Amino acid sequence: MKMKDTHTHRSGCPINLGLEVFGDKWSLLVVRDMMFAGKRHFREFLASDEGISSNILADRLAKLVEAGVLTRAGDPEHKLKAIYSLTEKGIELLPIIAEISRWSRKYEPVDPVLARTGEARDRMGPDANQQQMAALRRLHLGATDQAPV
Amino acid sequence: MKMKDTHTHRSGCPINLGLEVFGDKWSLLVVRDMMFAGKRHFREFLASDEGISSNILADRLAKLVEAGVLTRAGDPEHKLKAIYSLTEKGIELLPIIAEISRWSRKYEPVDPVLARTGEARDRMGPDANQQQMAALRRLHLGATDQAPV
DNA sequence: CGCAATCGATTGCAAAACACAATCACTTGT
DNA sequence: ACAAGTGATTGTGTTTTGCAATCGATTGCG
Repeated sequence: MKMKDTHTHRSGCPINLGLEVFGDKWSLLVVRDMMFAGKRHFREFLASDEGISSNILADRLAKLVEAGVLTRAGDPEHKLKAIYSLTEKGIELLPIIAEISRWSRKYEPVDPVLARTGEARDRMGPDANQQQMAALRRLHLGATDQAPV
Repeated sequence: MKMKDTHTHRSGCPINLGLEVFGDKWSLLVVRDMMFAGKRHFREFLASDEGISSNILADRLAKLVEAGVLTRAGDPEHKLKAIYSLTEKGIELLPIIAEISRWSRKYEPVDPVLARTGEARDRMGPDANQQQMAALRRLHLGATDQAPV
């Protein structure tokens, strides 16, 4: 049995604290798959293009749940199915992901097909993020914290 | 002797390609130190709060140079001193870093003193990033692509 | 000159994280 | 009963990281 010693941080710098949560090659890809591909189940994440292995995926899901970015719930219909949902904290990673997308589309050899999501967001203007986050809230949190338009 | 096989990407997804450049616990901290602490020399990066070790730092600097985020130049006065500068590609990481800062300040136990830089940027409004990036261009690139105010 | 201090790294070694394939216990569908 | 599907775990090598010591070259200073 291992005791989790209460998370001692390398520093209190905001950049550093963010990197301690998602500063690796896989965590944000899981969040991306939830946001843009609608994935909710282990096997779906496992099938992503980048080819994450199952032990790494299990580790990342657990860490993201512990960090409060995701929640894990059992599907009431299928006792073995775990459903992962974004929390508000996770949904608010979208602006970061959107900026990474913008940067890569400018400077890296992105696949034109995969770039379309980001391009569409750019064309939508400044409140694209808020609209997309609102949609994610409806899907992952429940619909109750929206003001009527 | 190991051969570096020409960078085959895990996927052409913009998020993934960004993470392949700076998706680790240290790369963005180096960029942060250049942007907000004015650091330009190996020994300065080495003295950051988070305590990077010298071999990791050397590796990250080399990778960031290879990725086109930084440039390395010899100080003409001191033959042993290397001066690292941000490229335009590196300067345009600022919106990503700013969003990470905003997210961590909302959700993580940041040091209030270290949070001030980000809070000030938030108070400046929507063109804070562009202003800060313009200042970085003057410092790192040369002054020639600025329109007069 | 002599020589310690400083420069950007490199080396050696142990520990941790990762990649990959096989497998697990359990549930579901038939 | 039993094959297929569920979210993982285990085992085994490889790679990356962390840490301390050290390197060769240059600089500062007497």
